[in-house]
Amino acid sequence: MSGAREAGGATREALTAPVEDYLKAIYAIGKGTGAAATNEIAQRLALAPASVSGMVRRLADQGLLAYERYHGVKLTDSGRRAALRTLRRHRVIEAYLAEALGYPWDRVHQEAERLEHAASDELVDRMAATIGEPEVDPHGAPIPTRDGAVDETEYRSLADMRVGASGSVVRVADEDPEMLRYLAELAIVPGKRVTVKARAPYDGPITLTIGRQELSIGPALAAQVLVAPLADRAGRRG
Amino acid sequence: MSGAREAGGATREALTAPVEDYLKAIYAIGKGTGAAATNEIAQRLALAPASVSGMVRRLADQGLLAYERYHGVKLTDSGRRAALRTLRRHRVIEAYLAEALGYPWDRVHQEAERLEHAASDELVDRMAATIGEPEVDPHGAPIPTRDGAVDETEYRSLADMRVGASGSVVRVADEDPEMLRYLAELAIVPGKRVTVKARAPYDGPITLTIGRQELSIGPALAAQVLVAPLADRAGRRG
DNA sequence: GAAAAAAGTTAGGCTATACTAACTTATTTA
DNA sequence: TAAATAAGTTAGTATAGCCTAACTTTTTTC
Repeated sequence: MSGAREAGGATREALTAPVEDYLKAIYAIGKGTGAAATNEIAQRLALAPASVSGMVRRLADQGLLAYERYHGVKLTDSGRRAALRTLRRHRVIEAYLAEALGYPWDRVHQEAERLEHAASDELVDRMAATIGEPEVDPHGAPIPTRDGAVDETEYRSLADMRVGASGSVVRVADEDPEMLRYLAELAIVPGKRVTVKARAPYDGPITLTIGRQELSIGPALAAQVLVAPLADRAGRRG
Repeated sequence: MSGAREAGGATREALTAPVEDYLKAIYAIGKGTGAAATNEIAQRLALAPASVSGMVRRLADQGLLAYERYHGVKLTDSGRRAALRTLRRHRVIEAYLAEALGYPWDRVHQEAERLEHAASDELVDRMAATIGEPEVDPHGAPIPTRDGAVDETEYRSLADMRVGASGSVVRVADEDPEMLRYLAELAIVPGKRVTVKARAPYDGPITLTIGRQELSIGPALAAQVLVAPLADRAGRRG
């Protein structure tokens, strides 16, 4: 009600790990402002849809979600703040593990997934300070600030780029260690410049140059790589 | 059943946080080999004795404890290994927080109390390596090795030292932040040399020199400070 | 060694989170 | 627009941990 830190509504009575996971999932699904469907939440958390129905109602009662039966949920302001707090923890921890402890990038996610629920805000802030207040985690995901601001730019994936388009890899999906190892092997990592050279039809491989390497990857993998467009000489709708 | 790492019995199916806490408590109470009473466990964990009865039975079923109704529990080998694993995590984390992140020594315990249940062995090993494989935590408690060896030397407390006895502070109790701040203020920290100068009767203050400071502390505080004896010119029974 | 006190246990509940099976609502398709 | 399908919900159950109240066993005290 006063002070800029915690606006009205639910404050921080230490959410449980499952609750934090729900909020993260709902945030990830609804990104900017969208709603999240029960089934989608269930799938992302590997739970039965019935379990989600139950939890979602409780979270709505706590003021973390807006919920309309049979029509999915949206985060309230308070829920969104909580989600971003957890996301900040997660990503700072990932960055810290990689930077300060030499953790390989394919395993920081798993470790952070557990630590994010146990680490205090103070610890996370100290970690961030120690490695120089990074703005992204090792996979290129933006780290929310202490007060819940986060870059929500939506990037195009490599699978959506037209032949001839160039860009800079900004981010890759972070959950699958094997995929991450493969991407690292191919040098497809944040910061690298890519140009799409060719695309085979019928979901065929995408050929691209990265650094001075030329290589082909399948569209499923390409979809996991987000790119900031650079020189694309051609209009583009939508 | 083969391999030197995990001998028979219960292996590491990831114990829950409460279970790890029980094992730690039972280890702390029974130190060398002793048994732990239900009420003692309950008090240490701030739980109702009835809750302990229930949990203790389950842990016995899992092979972590030897339990005789109405007669307390003892850790089995497997339970002891699990306790020491958690203790190693806890103390390495404390040491790391203090050393690498500048955490004040009065708060590392609280933070480690949560992180110990979430950190993987790999993370803990990396932390230990990063700060040079410390042998004690910031309060002087010995850190178990990866394979469960730990220094179980029992030290005398400052409250038990006779007038004229000298020693080296090896360890202080770690749970009470306020007390830790006070001890730090008095420079009563591991490594310091102390000599008991006088003891007032009837539980009165103990006067001692530490460094070139002379000061008096109450017996309750003195009991929290463990000392390795040095020059004590006098026999001592027990 | 019996009564009193202390310690420990069982019985019965509660909460959070999850599940399966059965049912309802919404959406898609023909 | 009605039938088929997909999505979502409710009902009933399970498990881990915890609690209080009532009871039992052990220990202490006179």
